[in-house]
Amino acid sequence: MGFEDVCCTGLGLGLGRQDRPQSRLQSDHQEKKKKLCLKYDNSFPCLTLGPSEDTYQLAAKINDAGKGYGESTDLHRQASSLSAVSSFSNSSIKKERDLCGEVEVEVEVEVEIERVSSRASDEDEEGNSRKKLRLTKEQAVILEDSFKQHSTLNPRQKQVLAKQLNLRPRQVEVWFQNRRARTKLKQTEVDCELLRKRCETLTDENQRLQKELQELKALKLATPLYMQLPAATLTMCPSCERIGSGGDASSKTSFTIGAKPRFCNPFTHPSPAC
DNA sequence: ACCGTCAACCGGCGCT
DNA sequence: AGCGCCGGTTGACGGT
Repeated sequence: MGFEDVCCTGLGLGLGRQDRPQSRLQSDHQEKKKKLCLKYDNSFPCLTLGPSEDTYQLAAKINDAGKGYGESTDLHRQASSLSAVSSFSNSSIKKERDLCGEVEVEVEVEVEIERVSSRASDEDEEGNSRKKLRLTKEQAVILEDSFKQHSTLNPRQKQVLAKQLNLRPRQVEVWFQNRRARTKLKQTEVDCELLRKRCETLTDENQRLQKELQELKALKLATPLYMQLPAATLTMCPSCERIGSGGDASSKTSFTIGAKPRFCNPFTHPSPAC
């Protein structure tokens, strides 16, 4: 019995993988990505610091001035340390609108800013490179703290956190999704390790019992007939210390080999031989 | 060059 | 239909 045996039980941890028609999926994926990149090739990092109103004014300034790349770098300097390099994705506007009521208005403002401004990053002219965002330490700490309090977010919490971190709500949402996935993966690894250890223990136990069985079989061959009776068949009367087969009153012998073993509680029912 | 990490994305599923 | 979440995947990036 090995680890595989255990893993084939109902205790599976779901570590297998599903095969999917990769090629079709892949091309589909690439196609959609292309479209997205073309559509949002003017998106830029969200560099807001203060309330969205201020943000809007800043964006309006930029818009009015008709400035592009260089200006956004200046804006970058005005931003808080948290805002540094936080938004490079090309996510859709629809997904930005993941909030309701007045919140949605604020989000739309941010999207608007993304549209009117150029990027202050090393994206190429077509804007179709996917830049890797690294959250700052401060952002990560705040997100972790928040995750410790609640592993899921309601729209309001998401919005508040996004504002606090100067990220887009979608980014906060994605971070929480990925964080939950990481937690789950870690837990799966822990479970797998526990299962492996349990398997080892059971294997050892099995070997020990097999060995014991062999010894008992060997002993059986080397002992007289009466000693070969199953242990439950023979009882010792505590008062007379004679071996009896259990409750057969007609029996005159001190022990019998009964066809059916009977169980006798020597403490409540003394043997008939007494 | 290779590998691990992680933000971002997509499709699917369940819920309302 | 819209939304949120999940599993799987991609691609950028940093470390070796």
